[in-house]
Amino acid sequence: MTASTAQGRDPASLRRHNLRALLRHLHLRGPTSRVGLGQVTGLTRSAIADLVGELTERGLVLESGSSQQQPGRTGRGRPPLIVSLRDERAYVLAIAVDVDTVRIGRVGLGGNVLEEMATQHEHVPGDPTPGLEQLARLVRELVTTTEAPPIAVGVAVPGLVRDEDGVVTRAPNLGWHELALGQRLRELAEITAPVVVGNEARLAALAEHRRGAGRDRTDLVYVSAGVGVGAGIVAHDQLLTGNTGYAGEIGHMITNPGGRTCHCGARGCWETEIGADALLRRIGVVEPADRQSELERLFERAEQGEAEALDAFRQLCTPVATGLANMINIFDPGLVLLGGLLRPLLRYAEGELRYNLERIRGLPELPVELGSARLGEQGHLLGAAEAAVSSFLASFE
Amino acid sequence: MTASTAQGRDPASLRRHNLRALLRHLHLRGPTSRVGLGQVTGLTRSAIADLVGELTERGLVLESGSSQQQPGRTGRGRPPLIVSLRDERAYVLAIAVDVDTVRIGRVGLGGNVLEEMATQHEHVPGDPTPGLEQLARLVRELVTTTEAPPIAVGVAVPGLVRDEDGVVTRAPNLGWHELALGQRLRELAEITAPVVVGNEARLAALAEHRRGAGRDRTDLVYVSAGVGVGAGIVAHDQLLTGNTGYAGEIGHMITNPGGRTCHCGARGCWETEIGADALLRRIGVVEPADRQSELERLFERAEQGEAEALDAFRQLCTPVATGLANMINIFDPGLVLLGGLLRPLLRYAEGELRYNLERIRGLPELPVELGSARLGEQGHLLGAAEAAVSSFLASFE
DNA sequence: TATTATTTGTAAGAGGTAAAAACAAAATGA
DNA sequence: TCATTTTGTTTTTACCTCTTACAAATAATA
Repeated sequence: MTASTAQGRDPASLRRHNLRALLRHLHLRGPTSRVGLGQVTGLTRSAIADLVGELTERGLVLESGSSQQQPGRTGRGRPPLIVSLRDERAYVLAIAVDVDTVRIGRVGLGGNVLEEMATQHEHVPGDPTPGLEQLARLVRELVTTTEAPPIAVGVAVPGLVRDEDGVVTRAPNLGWHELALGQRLRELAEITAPVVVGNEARLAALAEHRRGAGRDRTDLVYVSAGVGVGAGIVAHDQLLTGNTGYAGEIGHMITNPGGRTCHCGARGCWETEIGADALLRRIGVVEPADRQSELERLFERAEQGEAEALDAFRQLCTPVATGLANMINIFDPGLVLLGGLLRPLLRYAEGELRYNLERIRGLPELPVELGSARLGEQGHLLGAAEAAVSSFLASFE
Repeated sequence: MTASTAQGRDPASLRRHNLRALLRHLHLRGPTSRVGLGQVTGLTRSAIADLVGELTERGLVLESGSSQQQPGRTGRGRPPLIVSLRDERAYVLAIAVDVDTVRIGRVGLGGNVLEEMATQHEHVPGDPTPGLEQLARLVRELVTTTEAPPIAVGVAVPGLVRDEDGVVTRAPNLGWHELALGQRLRELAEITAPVVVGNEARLAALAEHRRGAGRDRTDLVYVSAGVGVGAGIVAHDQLLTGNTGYAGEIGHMITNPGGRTCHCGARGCWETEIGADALLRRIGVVEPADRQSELERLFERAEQGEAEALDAFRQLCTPVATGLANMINIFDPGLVLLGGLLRPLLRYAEGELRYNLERIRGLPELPVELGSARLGEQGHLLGAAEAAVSSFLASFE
């Protein structure tokens, strides 16, 4: 039925499975003693020794010998060998594309950001080629100085990404349409590694789940507001993709049928209720010429405690709470993380938001925590890295 | 990190995995030739022979020899042995509890309903004991005539069920509250098999996924309206449970903040907009004395083409479409199945509903099918059976 | 400082699982 | 009847991990 259950398992795939389990654990939990690996996987010391031996030979991991004493360690007995991932040899490239900036980073399999750059996005509306060529240049730049090519590449994009082939179906802010981003980047930058493309909100959710505020959670919802509203949902430790890959496109969830008409044609979409423009409307700014700077001014005013600015955030709490309550009722996520504009909103109107959420939500017995996304600006980049790592692990032989 | 990936896999668990894969395939796809099993699992004939041999010895499967020719078969070559599940020996009990009826059935591991009963629910509001004792009697009645005890028991309940311990947190229509239904039923009916309890809408979604309109789908959303509104979501071939088990409680999703006040305290919950009472209000019936018979009269009038009755359904289409559009945007399910009151709605106002849905949904590129749940009344029972089978397979050694 | 207890690493052999290969059986079609 | 095709069976082989026994490295203790 599912691919994983239907696949027959021979002894060789058993070993693959165990090797992957070790890599995954090292990736998520960091350096671990051999014994620790044994406890987690249920394998014996001899099996672990054999498996770690293979990973060492393949250059993926390092064992720091007992010679250098581990500092925090206590108790007697022979000190264990610590297994850790060799970030410098096994790393992914992560790219976060946005309207005016492009971030790119080298991220070790162990999760360390080894190198990071951010530059202006040379982006020509309607023509993706210049932007792609810039990306390819950046990739080559980062790769040439390293001893090994990346094991995978991940790209976060503000738009719809079709899961099945990684094509960017639509990215209105970039003017992209049906763009085979991954494939073209592979060609232009001459990469042999797989290139994974994903929606930025989905990837940010993934990053929060693995490295941010959602560690040790099996379920969470990440919601980020900007011009539009995006989300990523993690359920059963898995990022929800839906049938096409568009799961989480909650900007057009209708929370107020009597509200304003959205550009999509419907009335009362959540993003018309809580998006950047809705926030700016509250301080009297309609159709801003430079949205970004208007927002920054608003943040500054709020930071200085100016009543009108704080009021703008407070007024947004009801519609924000409405949508969040819906997500909570639908998913029972246990944890809701806020990103983008919702972070300052939580900062300046936390009480108001929590009050409204409690008032609205239908199921008081459903426990839920509300918090800020921890990774902030880096979420997209780290999410792209995580997606790349997942892709690598999935194809690891 | 997840239970399945973090567990180490020794050779024994490899075999368990393969045995389960065979059982699961037979359960979902029905009798299969050995060769067919090999193609699905990727195992060789010799391995299949060995595994099937073990299952045969354990009484779970039967091989129908080549002696009795298979009818539809063509082509030359030695005719294969067909492996099928022994329903009479390996069966589950499924129970669907509702306010005034209780259904109970014996369902073979292969999916055949071997025996089924429906009786009046001897249900005393506030006191679950008489109802439980009735259930226990029914269980014993069904079990005594069989050669073997059930391998698992599943119960579908109209209420909130906590996933972690199977306790019914709240079932307002039954007057239950924090009831350890599974545990008490095991004691009263003296069952040794595991008893799984689940919300009826979630289980109906599971049944549609495995045996109904959602076969061969990896993602679907099932929505059913009655007095309240419930849903079940299948994503990546898995039933979504959420953190507590309450995922899918969409009755209190707010789709119209300007709407009527719900009993939960909020305004414009979906169930106040599209529930049974909302439907009855459209034909002027407010606070019905006997809701069920009023509904049945409405269905009859609609079936005879009476304009007022049809209008009631048509008027409901906008709020129904609003909520469905939200679910579609959030999940990208590919398939939406309607149950309960939404089935007659689809019958009497299909055009209206589809038109509204197309008008509202924000992402036209997101493909989605809309249809009726196929299993209808039996959905809850079959869902309970499926949950029981899953539980059996999960613990199969 | 020597001893003991504890924990970890290593090596050899055993057991179990599935693959591969060779052979046997049961059907079709010429 | 005989070749062909497909499937089942048996034997051998290869692989993976476990078990067991032993060695190594440290802390606590005498």
